[in-house]
This record gives sequence, structure tokens and C-alpha cells, in this order.
Amino acid sequence: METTAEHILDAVERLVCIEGTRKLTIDAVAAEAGMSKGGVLYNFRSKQELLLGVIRRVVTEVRERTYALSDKLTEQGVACPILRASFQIYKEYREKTAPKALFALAAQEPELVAEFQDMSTEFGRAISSEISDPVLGHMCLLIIDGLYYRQALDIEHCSAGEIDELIDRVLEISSQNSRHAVLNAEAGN
Amino acid sequence: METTAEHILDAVERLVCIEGTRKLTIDAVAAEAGMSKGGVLYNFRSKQELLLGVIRRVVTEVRERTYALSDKLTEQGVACPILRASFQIYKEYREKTAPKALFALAAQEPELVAEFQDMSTEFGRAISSEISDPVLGHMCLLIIDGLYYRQALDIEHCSAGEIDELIDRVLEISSQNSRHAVLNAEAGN
DNA sequence: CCTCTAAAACCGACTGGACGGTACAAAAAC
DNA sequence: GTTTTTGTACCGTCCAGTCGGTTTTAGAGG
Repeated sequence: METTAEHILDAVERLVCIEGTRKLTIDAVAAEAGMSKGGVLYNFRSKQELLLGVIRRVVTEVRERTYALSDKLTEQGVACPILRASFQIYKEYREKTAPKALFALAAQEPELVAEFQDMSTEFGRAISSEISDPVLGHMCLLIIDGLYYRQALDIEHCSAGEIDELIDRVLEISSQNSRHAVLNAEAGN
Repeated sequence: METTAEHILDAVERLVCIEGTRKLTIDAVAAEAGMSKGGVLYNFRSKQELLLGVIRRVVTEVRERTYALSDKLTEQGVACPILRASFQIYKEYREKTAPKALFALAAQEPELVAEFQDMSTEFGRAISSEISDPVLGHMCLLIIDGLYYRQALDIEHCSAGEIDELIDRVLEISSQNSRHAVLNAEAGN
């Protein structure tokens, strides 16, 4: 059963995606959530707290799910587990409101961006570290960022099929250049 | 000599980059521009008009410069002129406030995003069309978007040198797969 | 099962300040 | 002297946050 707080956060995400951040008032959130302003402010002490709530929820969710999946892939001995996990998580959020809302809200002020800059740099380093060619690592990273970027700005989404194909190709290239593959190659010498 | 309107737009960009959109009031803009509220509102009829002004300026500037450069490269017979031009323009805007301000403002409401969605899809199609492999075309596109994304969100910028290296690599691969190259190869058969 | 009580959750009128926009005066430019 | 541009005081609206009140829930006692 979804908590009230989560129900409110959902409402915020929906509103932001449809109308942007300028019309995002507590009254509007309350109406969208089907409750009163008092109710919203009972669950979140201030508007700032509410916005932080939206961002933190997405960030922790993405973080946890990505690492969980990555761990599973590592156990299976697959190359580039974090890169694979990142792509997978992206696909799961592809039709959802969370990424767009995250971006729109973060743009409002530095304190909010800070909430997920860390995660981005963290994933960035992790992905780079599993690919031996640093340039290739960077490319993978930027491709993922690009995907989120286009989703956030509603720019011509390519079809799910095309994305799958693209991901496959990237993974194929990356796996050949993974640290793991390199070690194997060296062992073969 | 810079016009007053442009001077004001500069002030908006600066403010947005430092404090985000939430504290972006006409009073603040006036102070930053070193003039009074009346002066700002004389040049831009409303706040909305002001925000549109910022976005339109960047969009038209990027559009014109990209096409101009692309045309020049086409004359020189270089492969993938638009892709090259896009990278070049990105590099020129790399330390500037414009891209970040653009995204932050656009996130505020749909009407503002619309101002540059067209340009993005347009460039997207153009780049895709000059690369024979559609997946590769998409990848190039996403890499550029990713670069802007990271700049907009102040996420760990890789060094200029690293970016040059990355761009070179992408161009190398793309040029081999350009329509031009394909035609040459077919002619050789 | 019902009653009472207290806490938790929620409601909505109200307030105080901020902010967009207006009106008009003042100054500058031409 | 006329037009363009800028300054300033002001108005009306909007909106975050408060606060007293109401409903709902949970539990204890009978």
C-alpha cells in the first residue's frame, strides 16, 4: 500500500511533467493529489522539503536498483555490469515521469541539483572503470546521459526497438574492451 | 556595441546559472543588469517575454552558426559536416552560461521547451542522415546531448583535452560510415 | 461489541510578504 | 521640443506557510 507521502510525490511528478515548474504551487499539488493544502504541508514541512522529497526518492531508487542489478550481473560473470544495469534501469524509467520531473525540479536551484550530481559522477566513474579504453568509457556514459536528456526535454524519442539495438551495439563494443576481457587477453599471452 | 536588450539577457543568463530559476525575479535581473525594473520591462514587455528572449537568442545563434560552419565544411568536402559543426559549436559554448540557462529556463514550462525542441530534432535528423549506419548516427547524437546535459547540470566536466580526444574518435568512426564514404565504396565495386 | 480518549492525519480560512505589472515623472537622446 | 529610454512609487495578485479546528485511527477499559 502506497503511503500518503508517496502519493503526494507522484502528484508532483505528474504536475511538473505536464505544466512545468512555474505553476507548481502547493495548492495545485494538493488538488492533483486529491487532498487539501494542509494535508500536503502536514506530510512535507515546506515546499522545498517537498521538492527535495521528489528528487531524493528517484535518486535513491535508481541508485539502489542499479547496484542491485549490477551485483547480480557481476555474479553471473557478465562484462560491464554497471553499464548494463544503467541501460536496463533507463529502459525501465523510459515511459515514466520521474526522470523528467527530476531534471525540471533540479534546474530550479543549486541545492536541488546537488542532490543527484553525486550519483551521476559516481556512476560515471564506475562505468569508466569497467571499460579499459577511457574514451570508450566516456562515450558510453554520454550516451546514457543523452538518452535521459532527450526524455527530459521531450525531444523525439527513438523507438524502443531502436534503443535496444543501440544498447546492444554499445554493450558489444564495450564488452570487448572491458577490464575483464583485457585481463583474459593478457592471460592468454 | 551591445544593445540594452542583450545586456539584460546576459544578466538573466548569469543569474540563472548562479542561483537557479526560483530566485529569478525582474528586480533581481534589473539589479544584475545595473538598471531599474522599469528599464527591464521597457525592453521586455513581461517576464515571459524576457525568458523567451533568452531562449530564442541562444537557439537562433546556435542554429545559424552551426549551419554556417556546416556549409563551410561541406564546401571543403569534409565528411559529416553537421556532426563536426555540432561538436565545434559545443566546444565554443563549453565555458559559457548560455546552455545551462537555456535548460534551466526551458524546464519551467512547456511553451519554453517548445522553443528549441525543433532545433534538437532537426539537428538530430541531419546528423543521422549523414551517417549511413543509423545506430551509429544515433550514438553520435546522444553523445552530443550527453555533453550538453552534463554541462547544464554541472556534472563533472571532463577536461577539454579528453573531449577533443573523444570527438576525434567519434569523427573518425563516423567519417568511415558517412554517406559519402559509402558511395565511394560502392563506386569502387 | 461499544465507549471513551488521545494522538495522528487532514482541512481550509487567513496572513504577510514577495513579485509581476502599471503609471507617470524624470532624464537622455536625437 | 519631441521621442526614446530609464527611474520610482504603487497596486493587485498570488502563494508559501500558519493555525485553530475537524475527522480518522488506534488502543484501552468496561
